[in-house]
Order: sequence, then structure tokens, then C-alpha cells
Amino acid sequence: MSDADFRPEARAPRGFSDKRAGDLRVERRILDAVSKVYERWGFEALDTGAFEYADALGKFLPDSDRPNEGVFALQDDDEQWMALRYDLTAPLARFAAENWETLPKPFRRYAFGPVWRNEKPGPGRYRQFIQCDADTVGSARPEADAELIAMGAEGFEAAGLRRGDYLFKVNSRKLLNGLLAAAGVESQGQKLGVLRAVDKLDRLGMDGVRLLLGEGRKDESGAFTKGAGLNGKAVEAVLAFVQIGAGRGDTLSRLSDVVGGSAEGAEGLEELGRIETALAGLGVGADRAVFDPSIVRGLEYYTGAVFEADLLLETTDEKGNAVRFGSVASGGRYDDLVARFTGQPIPATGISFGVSRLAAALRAAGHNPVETARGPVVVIAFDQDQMTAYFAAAAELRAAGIPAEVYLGSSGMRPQMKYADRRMAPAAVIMGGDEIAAGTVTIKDLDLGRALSSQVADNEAWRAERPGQMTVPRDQMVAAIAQIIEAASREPKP
RNA sequence: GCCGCCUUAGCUCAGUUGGUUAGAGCGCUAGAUUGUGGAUCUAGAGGUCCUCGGUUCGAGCCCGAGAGGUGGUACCA
Repeated sequence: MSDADFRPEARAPRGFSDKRAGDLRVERRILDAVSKVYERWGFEALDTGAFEYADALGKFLPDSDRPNEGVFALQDDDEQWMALRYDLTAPLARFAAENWETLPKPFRRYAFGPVWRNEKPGPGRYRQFIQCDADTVGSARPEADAELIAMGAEGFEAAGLRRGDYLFKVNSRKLLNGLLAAAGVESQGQKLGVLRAVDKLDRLGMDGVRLLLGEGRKDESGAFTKGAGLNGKAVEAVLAFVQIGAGRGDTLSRLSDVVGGSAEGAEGLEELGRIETALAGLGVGADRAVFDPSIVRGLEYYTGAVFEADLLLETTDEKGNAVRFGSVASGGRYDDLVARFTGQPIPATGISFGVSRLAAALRAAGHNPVETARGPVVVIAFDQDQMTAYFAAAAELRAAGIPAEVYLGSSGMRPQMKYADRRMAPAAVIMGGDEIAAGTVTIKDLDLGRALSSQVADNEAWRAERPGQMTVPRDQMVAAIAQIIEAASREPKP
């Protein structure tokens, strides 16, 4: 095949999705609402570039053998590795370290934008997606954690969720660490294994987690997952811990019986107590945030409080099957991340909204149905010699704040009407020879026609009736169309 | 990464034990209707049957490998 014969297949790379007007509107509305909440709480906006030097991103460093493991990386012309950011936290840690001397401390910033992960895509799992984060750098106070939780709850409601649709679950890494220390578990590998096992509680149940805490577990397909290798006593201690149950003050007092004995556990408990006090002051009750020892988050870097928000509302896909969205917001305390750069320990805590996932969840729940985006008023290009008049009419509409366009295809009138219909235009403007000679315009209320069309079976009658059509003096065009649009926004569409 | 299932028109799918020119519905384009959207009728366009290799006189169908999708599992900063 010669080069000239080659035809590329028109397709988006897997894991990357095209978003049309309806999707974008939902997404922007969420970003806008959540950003406003963040600003109201005193977080300043920060935008950093899509790329970071790879060594700033942390654990998953690209190298020449496997440059794109986990991230999308490339080598700059000075041979330094750069990679697309995989979250907004690593760039913040870099920025905070770089500018620490001059920043007001604690530094409170929010950021939103796409992040990229080079991993296997799946349904609802993309290689590019949008996050919206808020972080406080330079405060070790548990109240900073509590504030993020309360603000996250406010963010959900601003984005369109109702109270009761979501629930924050809060825990502290220090509790489990203290418990494991008291049980004699020291190895980092074992601790990580415990985190991963507990993280699967909702899926595998208590028995599955028990196996994963001990020797390991064989799943239905026969694959074997190696366990954390705890002894029987330690396994039962962890299971007793995660079964304490979710709640507020009651949960804290039950927790104190189990982990109060160890120094780190007592410290974690004291911090959760201060979070409880702060949440109470902020008016966040048990209907919006609870303590739940089974929430651990898989990530290694968390050092203290961890939390995530689940959606409680019922959602179904196109086929009516129930869909469970994972957590749509999550976060926690990471006191060591900035120290990677500065050597100085700088405490930090943050929350991250999964905007794309929240948008999908809102749609699935039918809260914010993605309506077909409203199109512009279409000025029919009836007579090529009158284009000046058409552009003038469109300009006049735009000046009045009404989206409008002149049809710029090459088809006749019928396809132009079809075009206006398909764009969901509220109205079409017709200026043929008759109208121009008489100093009038014909305006067609397309919504009215849409509503009437179901009752008309025969095309003769449909055409003769000219539903929703009126002819008005040219200088009343804008007013007439404004009236049509105003009526459309008041009445629900058919 | 590992295991199962799937891949035929833009979409949803049918396609007989392996047999001539691969079909349907929806959608799309045009006409009926030279200045009018929907419905109806008529006509039309649209296919490397995922790819490569093998078996066979003959493969959409059988065999092997690969790719993509999907469900589970592992990982997930």
C-alpha cells in the first residue's frame, strides 16, 4: 500500500473519551459549584502545568526501560524525564516546596483539571479524568482535616446532591498502626498487606478479609492472593477493630477500648476526637459524616486521618441495572510528602473530588439529566443575494444576548429547517423575497411545532398549518424571538 | 498482569452440517413536497464479516496466534 492509500482509522485512543455539549455542561456546573465552595472557605486557586519532572511525581518513576509504567512520560531535549501528572497532590507538594519561603502559612489552595494515568481503562475508568482538589499545607491540626470534610459535604450539595445522597467515612491510619504495633506487627510489608486486605472488606466480606490477613485467599477463578501473614491473634484483633461499626461519639468510645492501649492508637483517637468536635461546630452531623474503622484507603502515603465519601443514592445504567459508584471524593493527611523535597517535615491534608465520576453518577441518578443542548436561533439562508440581511439579523440577535447563527451549508430550505430542528434551535428566522420587500420577517417557533407535530398525521395538513409561524415587522424580530425563548424556558419541553 | 466470554453496516443484531452475489430493524442521503421540521411512502448510499496465518475444491462459520471490547481478579501514586 502506498502512503497515499493509507487511511487512518478515525477513533479516539482507548481510555480517552470525547465529551459533547451536554456532558461538558454537567461537568462545568460541578467544577463551578465546587470551586465556589472552596473559595468561600478561603482556598486560593492554583494552576500548574500538565507535566512535572518525573522525580517530582514520586514512587512511580519512569526509566528508560519502562518509561510509561503507570504514567505518560517522555524525555525532554535535555534528557530529563517529564511525565503527565497523575493527580493534583504531587504537583502541589512540588509547588509548596518550591515556594515555601514566600507562601502564607498555612497555605490553602484549590486546583482542578485533567490528570492522566496510563493503566487499563474500563467502564467508568478513563486514562484522562478531571479532579478538583483542596489542600491545606502547613497545619498539623486535626481541625484542618475536619474542615475539608465539612467543605466536601458542602461541595456535594452545591453540585446538586441532596443531603442523604452521600456520606463521608472517616478513620485514622494511626489507629490501625497502633493496633498492629501492640500485636507485634512491625514489618512495612505486613502493614501494607493489612491495609489492602481491609480495603476489600465491602467486596469480600469478613471471611475473605480474614484469609487475606492470614495466609492468603484463592478466588473463584483459582488465582491465589498472598495474605499479610498475621498470626491468629493479630488477625482477630484487626477484624474486631474493623467491625466496631460506623458512628460518631459512640464509635470513638468503642474504639478507645480496642486501640487505646498503644501510644500511636491513643494519638489517633485524640485526633479523631478533635475532628468530632470541629465537625459538630461546623454543623456536620452523623447524617453526613461518620467514623468508620473499615475505611483505610489503599495508598501508602497517608499518615493520619483518611476519609472517603460514598454515594448512597440508587443509580441504574441504560439497561436498568443497578450501578455502584465507588467513592467520588476522598482524601486524608499526608505529612511526609513535602518533606521529600525540602527535608523539612511539613504537615498537609487534602481532599479530592472525582469530577468525571460525580458527573456520571449525577447523570445515572437522573438528578441532572443531560438535556440535549439548546441550539442557536437559525437564520435561514434563503437567497444567496441577501446574505447581508441575514448576517445583520443574526448580529442583532447576538447583541440582544440571543445565540444565533446564519446557516452556512449549501442546502435548500427544507434541509435548513431540519438542521435547525436537530440543533434544538428554539426558532428559525425566514427572510425570503416576500418578507424583505414587505419589511417583515417570518419567525417559526420550533418548540411549538415540536409539541404540535404529534397530533398531525398527514404532511399536507402539517405544512399547510405552518405551526408556530408568524410574520412580524422587521424591527420587532428580536422582541418576538425573545418572547419565544422566554416561554420555552418556563414550560417543560415535551 | 492473570482467567472467562465476546467482535458481522453508523447503532442493535440475524446468518442453517462449511456452499453462488452476506441480511433485517433503526439511523443516514435523496425524492414524493420548485418557500418549511414530524409522520407516511419510494429509491439510494453504506461491509478488509477485528487482524494475520492455517485446514479445505470452497471459510463470516473450523483450528492457531495477535488486537480490541467486556466481566471477574490483582495492582492503583
